[in-house]
Amino acid sequence: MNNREVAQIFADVADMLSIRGDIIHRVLSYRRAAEAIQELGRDVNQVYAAGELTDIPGIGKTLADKIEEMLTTGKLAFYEKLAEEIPPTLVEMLKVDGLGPKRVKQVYETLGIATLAELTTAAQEGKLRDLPGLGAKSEAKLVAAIAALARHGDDRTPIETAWPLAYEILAELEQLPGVQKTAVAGSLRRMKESIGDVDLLLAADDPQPIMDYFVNMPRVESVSGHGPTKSSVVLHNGMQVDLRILPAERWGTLLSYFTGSKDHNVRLREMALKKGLSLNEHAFTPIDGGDEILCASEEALYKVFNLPYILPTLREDRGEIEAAQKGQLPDVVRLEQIVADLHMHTTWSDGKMSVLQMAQAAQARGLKYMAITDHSHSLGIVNGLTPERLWQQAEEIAAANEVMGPDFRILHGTEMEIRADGTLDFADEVLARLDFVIASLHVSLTQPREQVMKRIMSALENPHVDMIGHPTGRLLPDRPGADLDMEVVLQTAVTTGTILEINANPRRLDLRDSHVRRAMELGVTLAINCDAHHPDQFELLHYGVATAQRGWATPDRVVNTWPLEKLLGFLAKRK
DNA sequence: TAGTAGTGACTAACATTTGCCCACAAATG
Repeated sequence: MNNREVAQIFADVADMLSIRGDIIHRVLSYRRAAEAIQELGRDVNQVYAAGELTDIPGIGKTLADKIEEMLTTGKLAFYEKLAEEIPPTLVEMLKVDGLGPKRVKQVYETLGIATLAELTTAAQEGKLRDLPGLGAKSEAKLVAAIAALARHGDDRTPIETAWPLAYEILAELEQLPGVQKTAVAGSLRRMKESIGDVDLLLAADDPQPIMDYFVNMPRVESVSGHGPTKSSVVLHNGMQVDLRILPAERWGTLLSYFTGSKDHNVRLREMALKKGLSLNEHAFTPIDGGDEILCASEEALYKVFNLPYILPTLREDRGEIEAAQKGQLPDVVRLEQIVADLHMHTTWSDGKMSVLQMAQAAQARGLKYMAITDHSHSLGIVNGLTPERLWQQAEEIAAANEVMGPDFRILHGTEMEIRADGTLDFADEVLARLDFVIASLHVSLTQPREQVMKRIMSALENPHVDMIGHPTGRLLPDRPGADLDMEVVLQTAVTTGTILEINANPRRLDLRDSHVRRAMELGVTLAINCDAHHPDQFELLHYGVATAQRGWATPDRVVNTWPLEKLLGFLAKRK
């Protein structure tokens, strides 16, 4: 079993226990374990083999034993026993908006409904309205919610889709009279790779007309909540958007609350209680009475705890609070520190612009140097370059460098194919003449682990290969990427000194945040590149920087923040 | 159930808004 499968079992167990009505802490233990395994950044089989399961936060002896059982037998007796009492099919019913564990248990025990299909039939036949606590209105809502689930699924939206949409709506609301401040919050502000719903915040003294406007926007399909300070709508594309409005003097607590993560919030509120304060989105309130402490900024809120400001991209309760308390919060890489892009394409392969056009666009964005890295010849569909065309391209790059002058430098590179058989597309003599060599997987990504690992290892171990581009080859939301043993890839990259890319394209974000975090622990050198095929795509850089931040990457380890001389020295030394 | 205390026990996950039924479940970070 892999990480995803183990995590899925634990997540199902957590849901089944919550339906059964077990104490919350037991449920949370399984839910946290599911999350921990999912986000591990290492293969759980390896961690087990190394005897280090209980080193994972939230995994104690009991859960370690259960993981061992799953990995060695492929089954979990506890799960099967639980399933006799709580059918696992009940779990899918929790996905229906408006149905929680109590109601699921109720309809199962009173009507024997155990599947989503049975629930649908019962609701349509009007059998739910007579249950205590339910009525005709709830029943109708459930019918609609089931239909919505069938239409849109419960999938999270890729950040690529959610980001522009959120800022478009925000720009619209910004125009309304009385709006003093606006922000995108939630997982979008934390820059997670996928987004459950869009959270928008406004500061205004009179929220009602703004709320009314919001729920009546043409893009709204249905309204699921419409109160004086909080409303929720579902758009025609199935995306849920929440809006919260409070006065500006409460902006700091509001922004903090709505940015999350939930776990980060819980930690802050626990800490507040220990100081005798209750923290909510409105203010800090002394428990034994006394005046509220208002925070107009998040900085002010963290100051109450004597903590430095914590970036939204770090707020996942993955050690950032402890690090802040110790004064060891990592000074993570920031967008304005990026001075180079080392992965882009031109009309020589599948790019849309010339070498010079890309260079001028890069300089206009404040970059100091870049690498042109067109595809190599075995990727025929994108007009990949033969060695012969590569040397023709070298002349064009030399000419472009003349035009750009001394304040900007174009390196000549390649994004070389790692072929399906594990051989590389260019001979070492060719690679030796290039400034910067990327090796990437584009084909045969579904090969078995052993085979695809051989391929990537051959690239890692070639001293002419400077960087592995988008290492797993995944494409969000659907293509999972190659089945790499990331722990081995990361460790090998440390010993060979090979740079691993954080591809900033929001459909890739590859390495992903959890891989970056592990890469930082192990000492991997990283690069953040846009993989631009058009100058407009330099805009995507912020996605890559955010992913780096989520993995706690610091600028000393991100080559794009280095001056050109430092990078060239690094490349020369490792050869 | 994990973690921490210290070997069987105790604590841990906060605080709100909304809808709908008539007190509570669900949903939000």
